Amino acid sequence: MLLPVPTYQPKSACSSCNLAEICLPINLSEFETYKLDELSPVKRSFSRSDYLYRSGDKFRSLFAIHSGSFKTQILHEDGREQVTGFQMTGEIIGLDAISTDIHACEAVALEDSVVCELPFNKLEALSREIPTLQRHLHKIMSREIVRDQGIMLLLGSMRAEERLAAFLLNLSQRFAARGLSATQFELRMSRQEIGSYLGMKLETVSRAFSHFQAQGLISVKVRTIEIVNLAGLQACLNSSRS
Amino acid sequence: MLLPVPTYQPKSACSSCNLAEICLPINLSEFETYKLDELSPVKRSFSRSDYLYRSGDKFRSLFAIHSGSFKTQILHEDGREQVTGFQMTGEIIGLDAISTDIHACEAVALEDSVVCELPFNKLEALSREIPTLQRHLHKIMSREIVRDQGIMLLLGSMRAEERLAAFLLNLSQRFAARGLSATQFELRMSRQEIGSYLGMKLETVSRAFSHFQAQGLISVKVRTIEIVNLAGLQACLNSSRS
DNA sequence: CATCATTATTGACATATATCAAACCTGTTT
DNA sequence: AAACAGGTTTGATATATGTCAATAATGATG
Repeated sequence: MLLPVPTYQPKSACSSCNLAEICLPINLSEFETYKLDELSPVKRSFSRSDYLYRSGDKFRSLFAIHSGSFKTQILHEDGREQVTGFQMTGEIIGLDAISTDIHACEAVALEDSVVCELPFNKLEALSREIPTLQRHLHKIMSREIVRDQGIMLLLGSMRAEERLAAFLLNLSQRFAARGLSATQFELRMSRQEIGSYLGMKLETVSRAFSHFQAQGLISVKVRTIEIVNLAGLQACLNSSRS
Repeated sequence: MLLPVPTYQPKSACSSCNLAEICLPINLSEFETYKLDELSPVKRSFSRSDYLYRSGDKFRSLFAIHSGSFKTQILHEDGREQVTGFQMTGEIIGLDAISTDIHACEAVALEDSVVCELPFNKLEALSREIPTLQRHLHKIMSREIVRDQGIMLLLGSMRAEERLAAFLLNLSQRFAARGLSATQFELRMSRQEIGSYLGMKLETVSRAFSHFQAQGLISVKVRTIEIVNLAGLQACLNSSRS
């Protein structure tokens, strides 16, 4: 699989914000779980198109997506913007801001969403005390690096339809990891946003969808997608000539 | 500036491998510097085109480039490959492997080079004891994320000549940060490698070089580059229409 | 239900970049 | 010095994707 799929542990009962299970799914001793409460994360709700943070905001916290989904994007001076990712339940957002203490990109809710705010100072302090947590935090950051490099491969060496196939297969896997259908799902983002993420124009995205449908690989009804021929879609990826 | 320029502290005298100054340039107390010796990093030398590590290798250490330069690249099943970065003196390499304990990409020396091997277990243990080091490690990882996202912007929304201009300006800044000339330098990589990194074919890279030269922006003699009109080159970046 | 704004689809055409091929350097080996 | 190999430049042409424009869906609002 081209784009790495972040691990995700399905949540159990979630009283307040069940950190150990949802935000940071790792095995901890009872004592460590107790210590983790010191994070005392706050939950915050967002409506569609609300900003979780904006470019230039002071960095204080990472955010674990509790429900819903977000996009992150970079703005360039000359108005260009690039969607750098779509994040869904259980994924951590805001890692890029650690480097300068200022958010470099902005995060926008794609639907009504709830996030867990994780104050980074506390997270660092705790991860000095709990090696398992420390390692987990490092893995999360490293996984983001791997993900970004996967997108570099996609943007740098794949043609339009291959990119869209990779995108759909990645979404499929991530939905499946959350116990949802791997073959039928609702896109939360516009053609324009998909295009920005995949480095192509919205018309090209639309045409690629139509072509996949004509090939019998998927069924598209605007934002409702059904993958009809999973193997066929995967085959798109390996049919490179470059 | 589009592509972020990693901070770099020029080295002072370097007896063995002056960690605090070169690999991890941070301010530490005398005691902390002493503790840092526990890392007991080993230096290793590489010739041009030697592998520092290969895709699939077990991850044990990060590497700080002491002298020389490397490229990192991902290999895709179907033979495609994508250069994900060019690293030079003082930069840290191998962060992507933390996520799975297996190297996801491979690192190849572009010239004779020396690296400092930093055993990651020891680095983690030490960073639990030295908060400054912990924060520094987090910043290094976050900076890599920001860098990668800058490349996503470049690959996703810039045209060929803009990409090359951004690339040259980024190199220029990184050379300058090392006390070298910002306007005259030697490329360590081939047109092919530049093309892979920037998502374009080597012929397109070559044409873009020629065009810049014809515009009087740079002077190119194969791998020797002189930036004649820095402002003009920067102006290329802002002349988008997309 | 009608209207409006937004988003998506589709077509015709333009263009940036890839592809293929030849010639040209540059440094190395014999 | 000649021959060679790898890298680079340049030209002619092909093609994938962008651009512009019209139409069609979709969902929101009065």
